[in-house]
Amino acid sequence: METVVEVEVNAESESEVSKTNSAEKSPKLIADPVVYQLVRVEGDGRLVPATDEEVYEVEDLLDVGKSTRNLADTGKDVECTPNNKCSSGTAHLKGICSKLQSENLETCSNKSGEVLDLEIHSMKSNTQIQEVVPSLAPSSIESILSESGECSNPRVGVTRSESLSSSACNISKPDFSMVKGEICLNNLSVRELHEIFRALFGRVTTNKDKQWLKRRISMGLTNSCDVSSTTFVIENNKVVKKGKEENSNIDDVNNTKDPIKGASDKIWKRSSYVAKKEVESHLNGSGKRMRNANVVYDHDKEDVLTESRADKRVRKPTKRYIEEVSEGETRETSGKVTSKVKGSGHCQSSPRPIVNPIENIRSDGKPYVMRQDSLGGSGIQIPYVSRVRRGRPRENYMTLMKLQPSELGMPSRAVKKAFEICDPRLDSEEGNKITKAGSSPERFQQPLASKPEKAEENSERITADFVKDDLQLQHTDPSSSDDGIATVPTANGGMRRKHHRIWTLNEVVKLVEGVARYGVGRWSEIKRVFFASHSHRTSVDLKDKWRNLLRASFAQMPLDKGVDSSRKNASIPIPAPILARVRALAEMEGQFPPNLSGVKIVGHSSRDVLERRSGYL
DNA sequence: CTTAGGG
DNA sequence: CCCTAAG
Repeated sequence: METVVEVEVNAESESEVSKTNSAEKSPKLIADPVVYQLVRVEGDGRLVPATDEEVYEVEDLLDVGKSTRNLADTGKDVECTPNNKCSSGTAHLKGICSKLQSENLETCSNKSGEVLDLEIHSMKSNTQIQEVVPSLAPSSIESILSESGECSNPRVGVTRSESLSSSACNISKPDFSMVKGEICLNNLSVRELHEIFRALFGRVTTNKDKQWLKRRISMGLTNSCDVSSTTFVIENNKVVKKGKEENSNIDDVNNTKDPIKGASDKIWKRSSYVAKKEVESHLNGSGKRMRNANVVYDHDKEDVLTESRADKRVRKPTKRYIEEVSEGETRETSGKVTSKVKGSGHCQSSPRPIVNPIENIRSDGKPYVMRQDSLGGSGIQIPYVSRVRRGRPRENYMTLMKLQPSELGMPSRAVKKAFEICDPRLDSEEGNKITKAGSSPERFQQPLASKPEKAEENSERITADFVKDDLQLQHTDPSSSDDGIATVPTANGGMRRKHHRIWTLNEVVKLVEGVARYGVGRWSEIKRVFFASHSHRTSVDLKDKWRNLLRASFAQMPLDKGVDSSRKNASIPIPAPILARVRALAEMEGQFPPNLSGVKIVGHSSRDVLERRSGYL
């Protein structure tokens, strides 16, 4: 049984920490002696601080409570009664510290019937919260708490960073940065606030309560509870946002969620309407909150588009995506400014990277850096990782083996050699045709190869003794002399990794035969049998090569099949017979060239093929 | 781990 | 060739 109660918290700790942070920021707070903290009573009797969400919820409950009373008058759509709200909401909430200022409570009770049930909705379950507002400070806080078990001692989880500790057990500090926001928005008249409100939410409010307005605006603008670093004013019917960089602890925690903050110096010179759209995009882009919102839209095209865009299915980010973005962030310095196309509206011109990594704490206590990303329009939290190679080192280990031939390398070599010799047929067949340049890295290793050049010579010498198997033209290419991680300059100036091993004719033939024997798709089988000697050439490689062969063979078909292999332009001349065979096999397998010339081929060249296939069909 | 596809 | 998503 859990109950949400209100507890008065000693103001000392409050002011104490406030001092440690930046006193200049929240003078008002310090002055305020009474602070309320919303907590939940666990079954065992201990007090667990409430989550931010919970706090909001309660606020909204107050709203609702009000509005239910006024329901008939206001006609607002109130979905839940305070009661069920209460029970369902708190049941899901875990222990997250939060604090609610007394004045906020007061404010709440003054609220009119306007309810943004979007917040309420997004609070329905804890997991949902994670999804919707993943990087919001509370999540990390939650971890801390769950680690320390209870929050009665605010110092427990505090060893972390100041920011975390401060916001973790807000006994110390109000991350309800409303304080700031109030200061910033304080100068505004109710009328101005109304203007902003309307621009933000697309509806007018009759609420005269400044506090409430400011709160709503702040939250709407920042899409978080943090307004600490921004000031919003209205000039000539435009929403102008001023901001200043702050390195406050609060910012460190909360900014991540703030899509607008970065736009510090950016001034929207468009009409407030546009500004509104912009903001709505933010809201939309940052999660599902918009879905259930009672916000009144101008239902014009733009809105529809925005909405539908937000409804796009969200895909889990791929590792590559994560890596690439992470990688890019490091370089990203000068931010781009607001671009609607960016959808999520990550408009930041702050010196900080686009996504600020925030520290998260896992239950085991290890910190981990997450960053907020707007993928597919929803705020998704993505681990902040650096681009490092995963999986096995690929060819690199070959190099190692090369240096330690006596142990592992040699034996395997021997085996491999034996294998190759077993099948001299193909090898010799083509081995003579193509320039032989030994030096196949994995083939012959020498003990402690001195220099690449020398190594190459040596291996070449050794190669002479053996055979003639997979030959590489790379003799001319110095960079390929050693291991597989060499790079070659490309035309466009970039460097391409060169563990590219050109497919020898031998290999191609093997592949074709393999396909002939086992059929398309049995790549691993083929590899096992026909490419046992080739340590490289994974089944995937085979598959890819087959794909290429297929393409090549069918591409060449319409022209002429009898033409000799060597086509001038072709970088890797593949004998026509082989191509023909590839074609035949492909047809047998019912394979067609991916896209091109489906018509052509069927047209004339392969009438028999059609018949044959029909037989299969 | 293997296969199928996209990049 | 690289990377992934599905079996």
